Amino acid sequence: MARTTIHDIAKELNTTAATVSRALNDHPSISTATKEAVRQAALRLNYQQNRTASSLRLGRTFVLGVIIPSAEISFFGSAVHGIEMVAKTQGYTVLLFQSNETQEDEARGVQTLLQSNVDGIIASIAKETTSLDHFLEIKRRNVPLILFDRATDELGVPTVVIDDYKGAYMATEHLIQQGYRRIAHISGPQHIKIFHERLRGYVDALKAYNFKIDGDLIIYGKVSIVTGRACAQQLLAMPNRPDAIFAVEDFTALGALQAIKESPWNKPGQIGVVGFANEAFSAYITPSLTTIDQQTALMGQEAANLFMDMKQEEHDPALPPRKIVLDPVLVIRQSSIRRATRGKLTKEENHLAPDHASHLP
Amino acid sequence: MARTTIHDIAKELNTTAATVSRALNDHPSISTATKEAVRQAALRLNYQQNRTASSLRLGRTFVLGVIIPSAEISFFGSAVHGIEMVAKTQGYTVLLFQSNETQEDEARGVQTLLQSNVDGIIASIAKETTSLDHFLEIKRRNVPLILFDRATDELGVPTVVIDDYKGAYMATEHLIQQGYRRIAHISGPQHIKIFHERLRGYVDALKAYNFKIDGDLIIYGKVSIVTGRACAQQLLAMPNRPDAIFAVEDFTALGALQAIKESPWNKPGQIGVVGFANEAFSAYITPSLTTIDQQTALMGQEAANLFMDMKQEEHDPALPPRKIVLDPVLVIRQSSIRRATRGKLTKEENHLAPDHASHLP
DNA sequence: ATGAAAGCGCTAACAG
DNA sequence: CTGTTAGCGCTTTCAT
Repeated sequence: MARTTIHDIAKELNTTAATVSRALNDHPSISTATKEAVRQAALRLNYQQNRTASSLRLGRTFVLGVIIPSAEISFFGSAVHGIEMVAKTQGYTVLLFQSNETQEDEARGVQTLLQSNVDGIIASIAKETTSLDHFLEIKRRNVPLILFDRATDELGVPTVVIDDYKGAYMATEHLIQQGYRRIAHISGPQHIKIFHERLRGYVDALKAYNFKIDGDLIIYGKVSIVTGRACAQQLLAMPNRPDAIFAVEDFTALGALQAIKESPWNKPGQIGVVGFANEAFSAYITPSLTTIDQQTALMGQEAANLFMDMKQEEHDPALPPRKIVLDPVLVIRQSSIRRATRGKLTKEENHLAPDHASHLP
Repeated sequence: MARTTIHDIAKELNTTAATVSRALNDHPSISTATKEAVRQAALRLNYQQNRTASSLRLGRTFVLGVIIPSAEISFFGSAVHGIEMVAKTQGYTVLLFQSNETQEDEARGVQTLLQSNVDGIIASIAKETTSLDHFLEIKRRNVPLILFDRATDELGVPTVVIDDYKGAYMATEHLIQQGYRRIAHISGPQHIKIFHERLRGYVDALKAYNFKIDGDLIIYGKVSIVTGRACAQQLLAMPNRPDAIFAVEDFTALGALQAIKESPWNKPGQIGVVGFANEAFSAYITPSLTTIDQQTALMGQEAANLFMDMKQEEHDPALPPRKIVLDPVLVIRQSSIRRATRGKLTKEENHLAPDHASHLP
């Protein structure tokens, strides 16, 4: 009934627990004969190591704590998948926590993970989090902390993010090259860095192609289907309506697409839309959504790798923490394809564009 | 630098570790005064319980292991969410494992969870799993095991599933009541129980409305977008083509919708489609997908509740294990709405239907 | 190459 | 009400 321990094996072989332990851990100073005998007995008695006991003794658990806002966002699902892939190869287990986008749950998650003696924590910050105290506690306890995607430099910990600026630039440039001339942007709260960066990318892409920046074409939503739809409706009601929308992320883009479909300008290729995130649904909707892929699984892998590195080298605390920036990938689908394309446009050719833009259909 | 222990607190207060331990655990035979003093000191010294040590001593970890095929399927994401909700209220933590739909990873997951001394395991069986030996090991170790959704009765453990038969019946009945007369079914591998049950529900609904069962209208796919599309193409190529398709789950339905859109019968309401699962994307595609909701979060909650129950009452092993069957919910969206509806049909009125069915547009 | 013994931090008899 | 003591299962000096 009771689970077999190394003592049971020792008794079986007329030896001691110490020898059994060493044998199982492949200690060099144990004869191959005994090692084999121990392994046999372990198998026969169906021995399974008690990790709790081992952890207590070793002071490490081989558990990696992960805190994500929500497992229902496929983005985080695949990031976790990436983390697990790396963790597995190094003998680590992943303990998952969902913050439900609240600071309260996030702080509780940190506490539980610390109590569980996880060897490290990989986290993506909740939307509603304003204070970073709970994360500081992790640092103070000398537990490795890595942030991914929703990261901040304030904590001075390693991070892995994608280049949001570049992704937004690529998205906007793609719309320009498709021939769209009045490109709007539905952004999100500017205190969240990734949204601010995406706005910058949008602006700079327009500038690079000599478009005038029109403040009316930039509106701020709360990053959801509903606000995406509302913002798009507002844009479409303008006298000088845009002919394309770059949305700050896919759910917002989805709402915008819905608004467009319900509008008079609902013919394919009439109003281009690009999102950001490559959420699972984006390939399935109609029209399928052009978007920026964030390399989520890779992001998870890199985060896990950063952790493994931290375990290795005692990183000099004076040095700045490592920061991995992944390249975004433009995924072109139907929503941004212009039917009658004007041909590719180079930056130099577009001196006239801003003027034309105002009397588009 | 080193983490504070109860001994540190004891020294601080000139008492012993035992007293501190009792105070922190709110033991009745400790004076309120000392309890307060201990709490103060704990706070001041920033004490955090070492769960590893506690677990070793208590023989329990307050960790609940969860094995799911993939976190990227939103269904499992929200089931885990449901589990966490309940776990949290009882002081449990969730350790998550993904089997990636393979038996190998599933078995490794079981082993790791057992080594981690989880207090119980909640699992949903991988598609590719054929042998149940690894699950038997859990039982043999007297660790509570609960299966959800992808469950089996063979193991004699508590399960929580939805009524697949009923869900399929509801889906088919809905199509009948919309006025569709030749309703096809794209099924999945019949050795997986849920798929078999859904086929039964489809057949019985047709029978109940006096439809003839046409074997040509039942085809078997591998449950994916690609096979859904292929199966639908095959159905649409038949001389006696169906006017509606009930797909075994949402991804298959999605493929079928794609095939329909590319076919000559792509006008809204021409060919009805119903899926199964209420995957996140089903609300966003065009047409939005009518489907059967599986109450995923509730399923997770019930599974967690079953675990809590098992911890409580020593369930008599002679008694059959508890089995919770949730009611499916029909979610009506665009894909199944018939434009020119023939009015509702009752079972009694349909004596002629089978004959009519053969010369539908 | 193996054994003896101590201890990781916590909790629970038992004793007072 | 509090202190003493022992031990959960494992690993690791230190001996031999």
